[in-house]
Amino acid sequence: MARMIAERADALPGLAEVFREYGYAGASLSLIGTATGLGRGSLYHFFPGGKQEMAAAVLADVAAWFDAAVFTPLEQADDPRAGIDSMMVAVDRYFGSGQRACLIGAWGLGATRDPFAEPIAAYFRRWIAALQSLLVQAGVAEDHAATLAQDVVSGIQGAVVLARALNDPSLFRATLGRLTARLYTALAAA
Amino acid sequence: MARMIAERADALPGLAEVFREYGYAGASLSLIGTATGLGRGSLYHFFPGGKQEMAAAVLADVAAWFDAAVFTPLEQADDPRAGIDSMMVAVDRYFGSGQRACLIGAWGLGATRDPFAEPIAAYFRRWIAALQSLLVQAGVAEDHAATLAQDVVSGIQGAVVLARALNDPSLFRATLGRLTARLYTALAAA
DNA sequence: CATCTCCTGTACCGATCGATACAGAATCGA
DNA sequence: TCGATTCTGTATCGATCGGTACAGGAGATG
Repeated sequence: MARMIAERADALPGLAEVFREYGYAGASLSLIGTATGLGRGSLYHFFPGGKQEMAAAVLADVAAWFDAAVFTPLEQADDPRAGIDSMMVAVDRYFGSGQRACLIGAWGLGATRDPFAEPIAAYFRRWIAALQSLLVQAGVAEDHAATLAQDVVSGIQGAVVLARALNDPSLFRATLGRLTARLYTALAAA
Repeated sequence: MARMIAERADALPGLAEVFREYGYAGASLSLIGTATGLGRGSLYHFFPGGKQEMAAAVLADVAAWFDAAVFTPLEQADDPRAGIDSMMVAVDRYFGSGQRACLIGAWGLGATRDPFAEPIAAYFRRWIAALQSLLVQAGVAEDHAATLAQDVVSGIQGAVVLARALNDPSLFRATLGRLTARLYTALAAA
């Protein structure tokens, strides 16, 4: 028998894919095994806590990715416009132009939210705060920056829902473009 | 043994509640039985096609409710502003100010979409078309009305996601207010 | 080569899944 | 009042669920 996988982190992408597509309840260990290429033995070796631990690990992994690829760049952007652009590029890539659902958003909608309420809420709070921080640093008034940041994050989530339901990636990209324009307008007025 | 329920329609609210909260895969027949007060016998009598038929019936029921409470009033509104207001009131009520998920939106995000892709897409197409129709009738340019209607429906879906994730009904209502303002602005400019 | 730790496949557990079969009570039309 | 129909509870089906136990091979360490 082989040690065929280097680390438990290698299982996370497949895990995330299954959870995203089938939800927590629908992600059976058979599906997970197929998607990750791991048998029950390896799975429970890496995640002794079972499905719940797998789900928590995936949530943490997604949050870490956004932290590095979106939130931190937003907060540390020298040029506000460049920060916004890089966020939109990362978002479009991550969500596959609206063909891949937002795992965290989707879990927040149902009963799956309950065991993970705090990490889910923290993800969105962090996103909104990072965007608001960028706007405030660029001179936008605090309260306007807060509602605008909420609108943009909310708008992205809505675009994921709508683009997937209508199976229309161009709708997603067009919505991102309009949200970008709203952010630019606020910057220009500041 | 009793005939305790008048019609199969009486089972739909409970059915919808379970599907909304637990998703298609997570809605077990035990949960469904508890929520509807019906045993397996009655359930399969009313829905010979099993879970799939229950799900289809719920989707159709939700769509019918929106048709009567939202879409048709939008299309037939004498006063555009009144039509928009009534839509927002109905939406706020239906989604419990963002505490109840959108069953159709949520199903569109995952694998549950596949068997129901057409009704799901039709629901959103109809909503957008109804809103666009109201805007065009009020004098808004066709293309502007189209993107604005998309933005509003998408914005509502995003607000459901965000408000539920953050467990903040006021965020939902505030977002509805801002979307209403955007619609009013477009009307005023037309 | 020996040994020890880490990983993996397999078999298996009890529980629950969705679905079916069917007898019988409630209700309706006559 | 008396079938015929409509609904309902229960028992049961095979399949699959999430989770556990454990033997044993691969790789590192010496």
